[in-house]
Amino acid sequence: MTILNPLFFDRPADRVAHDLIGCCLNWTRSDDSHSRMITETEAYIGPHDLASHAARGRTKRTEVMFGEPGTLYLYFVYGMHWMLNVVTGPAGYPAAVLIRAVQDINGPARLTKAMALTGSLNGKQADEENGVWFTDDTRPPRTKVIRSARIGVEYAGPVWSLKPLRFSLRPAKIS
DNA sequence: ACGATGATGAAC
DNA sequence: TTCATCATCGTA
Repeated sequence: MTILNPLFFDRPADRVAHDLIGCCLNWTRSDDSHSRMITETEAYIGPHDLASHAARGRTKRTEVMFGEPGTLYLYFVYGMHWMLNVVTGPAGYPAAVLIRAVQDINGPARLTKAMALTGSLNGKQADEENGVWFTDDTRPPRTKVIRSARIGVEYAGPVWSLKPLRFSLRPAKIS
């Protein structure tokens, strides 16, 4: 098991989003370390992606999306929820992957709540020192990654809201 | 189906 | 400075 470094994230967001399924999200919270398999992600693939914050251009909020691959992008929505994203490459190109769910924690807002994450790590690298990092792992056998439309992005119009940029783990059938 | 709840960005 | 909108969730 190896720690995913910026090189892993220095690829198109949809490839990274796909490959993160089955990998582990790790975090430390008050001396306790946690590790859970990632089960659902979404790719926001560039400035032409009308569902991406980066479609509005470089603003104070989207600034970190233009940063180094492997940078954490945390933002606040709906007046109460934090979303956890990782910036993908290349540097200077605004794209990111939203971590929507890990094993036993479904939903991007519930995830950040469980991790006790807020905006303090926005713009920081995903590594052990910062307390949030990713590790390589392998998907359980008899499972596969399925693609579907992203959630909550209808404002982007039919073309972009329907693109299959949501990746999730389909569990093995219980026989 | 909808309200909570505040940051964001665009219009004025 | 106002305003609609929002990468959601819990309750109904």
